Amino acid sequence: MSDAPGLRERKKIRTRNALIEASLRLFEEKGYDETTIAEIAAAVDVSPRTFFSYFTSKEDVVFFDHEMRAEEALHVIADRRPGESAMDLLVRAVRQSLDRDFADPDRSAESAERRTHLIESVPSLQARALHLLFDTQRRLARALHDACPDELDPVEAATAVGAIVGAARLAALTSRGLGASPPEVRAAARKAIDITISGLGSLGSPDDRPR
Amino acid sequence: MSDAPGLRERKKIRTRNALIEASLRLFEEKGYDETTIAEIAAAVDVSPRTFFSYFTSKEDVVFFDHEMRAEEALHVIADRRPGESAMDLLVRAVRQSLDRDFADPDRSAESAERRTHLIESVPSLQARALHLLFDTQRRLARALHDACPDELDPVEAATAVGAIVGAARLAALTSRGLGASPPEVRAAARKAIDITISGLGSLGSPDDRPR
DNA sequence: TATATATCTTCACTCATTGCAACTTTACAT
DNA sequence: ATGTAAAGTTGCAATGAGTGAAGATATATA
Repeated sequence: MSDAPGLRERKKIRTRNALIEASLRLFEEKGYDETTIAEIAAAVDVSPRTFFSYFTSKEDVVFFDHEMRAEEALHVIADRRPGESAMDLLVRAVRQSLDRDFADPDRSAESAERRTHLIESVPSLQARALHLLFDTQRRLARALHDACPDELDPVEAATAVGAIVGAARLAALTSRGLGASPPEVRAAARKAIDITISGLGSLGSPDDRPR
Repeated sequence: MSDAPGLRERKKIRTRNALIEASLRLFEEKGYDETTIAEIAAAVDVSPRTFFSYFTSKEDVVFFDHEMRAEEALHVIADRRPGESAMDLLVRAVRQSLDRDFADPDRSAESAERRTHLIESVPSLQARALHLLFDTQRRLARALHDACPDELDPVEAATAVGAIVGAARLAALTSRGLGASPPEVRAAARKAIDITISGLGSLGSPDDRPR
């Protein structure tokens, strides 16, 4: 699992990281649209053409860790705990992913914030983010059905994933838009998940009218 | 609200419609990526530059009716019926929008199918569709909160909209992906809405295991 | 009809993205 | 160590989306 990375591999990783860092730095310094691929390449001292052998598009650099994150969530689903219900499993997977968002082991909380802001403020990045998340939802739904074939048919699995992720996403975004702090945003997302599990019908009812 | 359209207005509408029809026709005949703005413009006999005074991007033509559809849904929310609960209102709005999808008064069912397929098969169109839908969800959530300020706070409204729309969308897509007919897809979306209202917790339980 | 105004067109330009062929570097077997 | 294959880079040329600005045209209006 880790014999000899090899010079070629190491160089590739270094270049990739350099491209990511230069891109994100430039996007923040001068703005996404104002930054050209040529500038990014120049900052890393590679040819513009090379950029496209690492990333398929300018947008993609921003989501460099997406595939890894998606796979983590899929692994949670695949490693269903004995006796765990499909919904508990799904909630565990989404919660873990959410926790990552708010406490990324690699990057600082500030850089995560900045990246979120970047994505939210650039339409094409927002569209790309939604597209990636959408694809992930499909994969999650399939994985969930595969993990619990006797509990959920494919469409039910899709319903569950769509509802949970959809609720958490819009709740988080709205919360953030209202000026909430990261921990508050996270709490809003968690609450959204809980509400969705227990049923939206419970909303507007007696319970939570504290605010 | 309808005194004299005026020649200028009529011409504009005609040009717009011609651009839409030519675009959709060409996209299907030769494929989206293979069709250029120049070709579309030539087919309608306007300058390529003019295309961009009607649509902000090549993708946008495909969603020519989106804003209208979004406003219809928002109107439903704004016209809350006396005594209607927030959730009933939301469900009514989403159901109506869904019905439009499967029985568009203007276009034929086949052309609707073809457009759906076009969007699903072209990544950039899919991303655009998701982005538009996302924006609509935000507007719906705000409208819902405005319509029922005593029943839902903004984040709860977002949770509800995100869950319902998210569930319906992924369920419909999955159903369609499984080869379901349009009526079946519609049924899947409706069921997803019902499940989400009553709570995902009810999934995988005793009830619906007919398939 | 004359004038103001909304549209359309032309032209020039930037930039993302891609295909291709030549070139350089790393890996590897002898 | 040396030669060759494989992988990765680069330069070059093109395509096509999207934009800004100035001038030409058509429509509306007094």
